[in-house]
Amino acid sequence: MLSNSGKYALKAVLYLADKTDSSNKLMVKDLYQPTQVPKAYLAKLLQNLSKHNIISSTKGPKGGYYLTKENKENSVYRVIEVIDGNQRMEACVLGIEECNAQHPCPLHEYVGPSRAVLLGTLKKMTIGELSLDLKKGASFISS
Amino acid sequence: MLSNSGKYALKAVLYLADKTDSSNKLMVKDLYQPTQVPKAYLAKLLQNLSKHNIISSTKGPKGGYYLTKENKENSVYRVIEVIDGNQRMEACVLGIEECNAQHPCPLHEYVGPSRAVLLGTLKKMTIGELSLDLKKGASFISS
DNA sequence: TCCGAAATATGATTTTTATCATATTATTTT
DNA sequence: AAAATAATATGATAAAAATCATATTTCGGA
Ligand code: FES
Ligand code: FES
Repeated sequence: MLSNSGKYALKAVLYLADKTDSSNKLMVKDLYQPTQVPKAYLAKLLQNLSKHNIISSTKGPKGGYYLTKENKENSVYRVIEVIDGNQRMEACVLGIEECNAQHPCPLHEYVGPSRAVLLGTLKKMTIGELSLDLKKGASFISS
Repeated sequence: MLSNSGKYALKAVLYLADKTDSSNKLMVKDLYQPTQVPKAYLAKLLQNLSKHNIISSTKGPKGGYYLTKENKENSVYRVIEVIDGNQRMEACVLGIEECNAQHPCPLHEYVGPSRAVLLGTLKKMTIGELSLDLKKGASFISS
């Protein structure tokens, strides 16, 4: 459904949302084990997320990655969009160019509605909100 | 959402469902243009689908690919399963090992239900049923 | 001001997916 | 039986995704 990069990015962002803020940062070496993401690959992903203002960072000693209040207000979908692009989840299921009621593929009317609900959820829910369950211990990001 | 292979396979199978039966077959060269799939790649996909009894075939002159009544009773999901495997759509959205209510990732309870509806639809609907809209001209498989 | 810590930029390698090409086998027609 | 046709098997190449590695920049502390 999501690419590995997408899954990794979401896990990392949610973990950061749970554990960090402007005065509590985490470094790559603190993140790759709990999120189960290859260290060097995670580093690259975090750089990309940082560049797109999904997460925040400061260099040097006492530096690291963290999520500001504003970062936590990004939608879950925004993370996916930055990493996987918007076509992966939103384009026609069968890959035809025009995806609309006037020119539907055979699946359009059947998968369209439930997919819209799914995407609607991801677009409405913020990273901050979603991380609350994690804090409560009601959900997990590793096996 | 689906791999290119998955999209290609579904388009080809639906096209065959619309146009063929035991006495009306189509060859690769008749299929690659309407489905918009690279010819040699389509050939390989059809072989794979044939091996998995998703489609039927006969060699030699007057041969080609076609769908029997039984073939048309396969679910849409079955095609996806054969090509993309079942993990792509069914595994945990974040990729954690156990995906269940006892060990949920943060997204489990939010995307689970709508995803289940989506997959349920794909599993219930047969290729034959879905191809009817195509025959009516109510849906399309190419731009 | 200098040293070390950490992100950043960049690029190389590996693996997977997608694509292309060809030789072989089976079947129909002549 | 031979010839032509179409799927099948197999493998080669190309492109994309995932992974690994390293040099550079920025910042805090001694
Ligand atoms: S046309 Fe295929 S999903 Fe909309
Ligand atoms: S645990 Fe992630 S979707 Fe079920």
